[in-house]
Amino acid sequence: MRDRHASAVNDEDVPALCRQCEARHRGICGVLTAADLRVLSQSSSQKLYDKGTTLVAAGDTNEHYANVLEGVVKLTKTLRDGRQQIVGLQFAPDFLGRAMAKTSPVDAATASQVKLCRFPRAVIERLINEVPELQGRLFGQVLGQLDEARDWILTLGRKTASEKVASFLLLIEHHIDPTSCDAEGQPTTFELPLSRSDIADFLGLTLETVSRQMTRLRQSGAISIVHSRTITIRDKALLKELAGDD
Amino acid sequence: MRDRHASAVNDEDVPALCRQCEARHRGICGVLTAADLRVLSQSSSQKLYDKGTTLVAAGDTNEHYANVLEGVVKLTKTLRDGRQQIVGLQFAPDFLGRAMAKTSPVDAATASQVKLCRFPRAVIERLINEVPELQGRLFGQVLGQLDEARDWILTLGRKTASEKVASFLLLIEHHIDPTSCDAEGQPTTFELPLSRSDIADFLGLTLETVSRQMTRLRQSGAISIVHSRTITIRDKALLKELAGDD
DNA sequence: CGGCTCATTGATGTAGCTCAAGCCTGGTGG
DNA sequence: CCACCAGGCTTGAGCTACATCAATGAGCCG
Repeated sequence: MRDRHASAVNDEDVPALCRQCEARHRGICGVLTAADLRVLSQSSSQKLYDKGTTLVAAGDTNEHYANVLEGVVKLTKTLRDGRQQIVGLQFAPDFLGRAMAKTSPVDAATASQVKLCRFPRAVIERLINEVPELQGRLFGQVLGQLDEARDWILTLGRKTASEKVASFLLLIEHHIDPTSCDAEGQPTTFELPLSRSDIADFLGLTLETVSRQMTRLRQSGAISIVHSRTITIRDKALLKELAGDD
Repeated sequence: MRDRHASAVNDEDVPALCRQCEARHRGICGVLTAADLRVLSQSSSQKLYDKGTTLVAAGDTNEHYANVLEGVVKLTKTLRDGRQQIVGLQFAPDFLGRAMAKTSPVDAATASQVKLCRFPRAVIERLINEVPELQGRLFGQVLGQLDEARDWILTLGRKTASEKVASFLLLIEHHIDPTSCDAEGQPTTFELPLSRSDIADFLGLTLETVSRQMTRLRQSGAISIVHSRTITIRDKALLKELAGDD
């Protein structure tokens, strides 16, 4: 078996494209050797998408997989009569595209501007067979998504509107800045990657209710709203309290 | 590589315990050889649990994995103040116990009487490394659970109470009798493995609302309630209509 | 038979939806 | 440079679906 950590030592062999790519560390490319990366990067292409672009529609056969490098991709489901629900969010460096299935059960669209690194399906699938660690990494990502989905089920089923919004803010902050897990003292400011209407679709609420709960959170002193999309968490402990979960 | 389908031909080599086990066909044991099964069955034990037994509590380190052979296991999450939500249901022949993680993020309890086939964690983990197909099978199960979780997110976030109950009945019927996918003409009768209160915890409703919606579904002619726990679906097309999804 | 648990049904309250009106903010063109 | 417009956000008033509280009923076991 090849040394799966060669990439750490032979950094000059790593394709320029991959060298400072987030997916090479926290993402799935972290288990690939410099040689693997060279092969992969030859057939991969980075691409920028505007906010609101549909990436794949439910039922489509998708000829590409991709890593999310920047921005947020929303996975949605829609009922006959148009009611819509976001069932998942993908942040960098998540892997996009359902492993081992030709068709997607969800729509995928960009929630913000998004940069993807796209690979042809065949290349990835060959690589999965050659590199068992790659399957393991993908498995790990799916397990993580399942955990998030289950947390979200609790939120949707049992929390009040303001608890939902508080939980959402914590979720976004955690994804945007995973380091700030414990630094509860400092206020942190960040930009929401979703519109009020997207947030509503994520939380199973209406956009009016989201808006009202945001101002209530502001009034409580937990957050302040710098600029409608940019939020600062002033009192993280309080926000967690208001989010309700333990 | 050993012949992974040997179990089909050398049936006499298969341990008696496994011979008519559902997990050997649709479950994860389907990728194991007779030899694997013999090793595994030596350290495995079947066990029957009463309704309402806690199998693992969230945060526990769990020294056993298991296959569900009969009954339904509910995975729940609870908020500080006691509000509870079922975040997953496991039917036979699902594999129970989070692969590749020592602690569970959820509580697991029996919703009905349950029969498990339990394996020590170490044995399963060795087998996963030896048999790549086993990891693939587990991966497949987790992907299926993710799909179910996302369907449920849509249901929780965007459906009305009666749509939720209708969806639930279809879900249970599908799990109990997967054959009846298309035989929409015939009425089918089955036993609900969950109490009204469990159904409410699954749907993010109160048990009173569940009860009311059940009688409304009965009044609409979609179902009839033979015995509070035993339901017959009289008009599946109508029930699907009432469930709302496409 | 009384004492369980579980399910149904009713009466009332309320969180969040709906409809509707204003309000920023950023972009575009005169 | 300002005037205007459009899209996203906020705020308000009233309504409805579901929760809550409470009583009754039906099977089941000791």
